[in-house]
Amino acid sequence: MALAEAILVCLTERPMSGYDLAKYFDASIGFFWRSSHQQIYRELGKLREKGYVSSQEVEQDGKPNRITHTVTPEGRAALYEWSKRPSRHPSIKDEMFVKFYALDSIDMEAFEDQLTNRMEYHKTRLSQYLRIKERFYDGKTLNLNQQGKLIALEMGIDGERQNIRQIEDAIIKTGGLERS
Amino acid sequence: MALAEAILVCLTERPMSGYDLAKYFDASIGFFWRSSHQQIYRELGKLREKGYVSSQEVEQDGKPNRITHTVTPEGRAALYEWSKRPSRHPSIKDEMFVKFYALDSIDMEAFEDQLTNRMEYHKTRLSQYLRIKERFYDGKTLNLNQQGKLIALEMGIDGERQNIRQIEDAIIKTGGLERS
DNA sequence: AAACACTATGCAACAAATTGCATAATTTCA
DNA sequence: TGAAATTATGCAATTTGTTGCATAGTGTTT
Repeated sequence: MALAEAILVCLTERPMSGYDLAKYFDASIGFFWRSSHQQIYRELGKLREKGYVSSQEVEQDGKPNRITHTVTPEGRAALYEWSKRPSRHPSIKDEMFVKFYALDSIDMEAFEDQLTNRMEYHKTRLSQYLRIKERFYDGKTLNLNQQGKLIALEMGIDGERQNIRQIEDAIIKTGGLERS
Repeated sequence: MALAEAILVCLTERPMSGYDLAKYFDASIGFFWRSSHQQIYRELGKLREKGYVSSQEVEQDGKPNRITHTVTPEGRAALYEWSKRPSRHPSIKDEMFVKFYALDSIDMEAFEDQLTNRMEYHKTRLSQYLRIKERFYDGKTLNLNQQGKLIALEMGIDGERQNIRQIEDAIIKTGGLERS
């Protein structure tokens, strides 16, 4: 259950509201641990119950009030304990590969469209990563935290480049099969 | 919900029992869609209810009876319809990356052990894939179905090689940070 | 002879994730 | 001026995934 920890990691950086967290997930840590706002709000409730975060309501004029959440010392301790426990291997679930396992039972034309779509997705990802790298990391002096994030980001960049190459390849191979 | 479809894909190849499926998942399609035997048995029940598979009890001497499952024409049709619907992008959940996001809040020594462990995991995967390729695909004449699987397998091989390189790299970079 | 691994199936409880909905105000675009 | 997007929060229902357990016979190892 690393959603709780992913949230704690974000809040270690600065206190945030559920809404902030949801956006931060969409643009940053969520590249490696996807989560919806509903899940985040629910998890925040659990973290508050456990005493790992404390919540403060902030009055706002006009907009609805926001509730910001701060990591408590107990939360920090829990995060440190979690960091010592072995990381689970990532769970892999990819429909696309399942379809590769059944080329003789599927609609190949439709599948090739899906491959193209998947390549677009990886290209979008890659350019997001590159933009983030350029904006926040290139030519800057980085502290330990930032260096860690940069390592993750560079792995992401590398990974996406490979994904793009792989799918290009797969499209060519798959196209060849149809005509045989 | 591609577990149902992953099961149908397997059963398209040949009728299998839940136990067979669980083993097949562990050694083959599960590389891209992991699932436990409990989940498989539950899903088989649902597929039977929907009429996508039919089940036959087979008497065995000594061993407990096995129940083999066969895809029905409705099941095949459902699989074909599913293949036309867009594939979801893979859901990414990787604790390791979350830890990279918090290098200043974690136990770095423990984390480096985890990285080493992760590299072993990818090396094991790679050698599994290579063994499968050698045994079932190299130097063989392949039909469409097998060619699809080979494409998936080769993507897996490529991916694991990259993973190994990436983590090697990350270990070096992370080690460097500690001493600064 | 006892312990363990393998074949074979599945329930029950729980945790996590997804989907759909709901509210309510403000800003921005057409 | 009306519609749509954004900010902000969250409940409820359902599905999916995990963990622990239970049963029961056979074969293999110590």
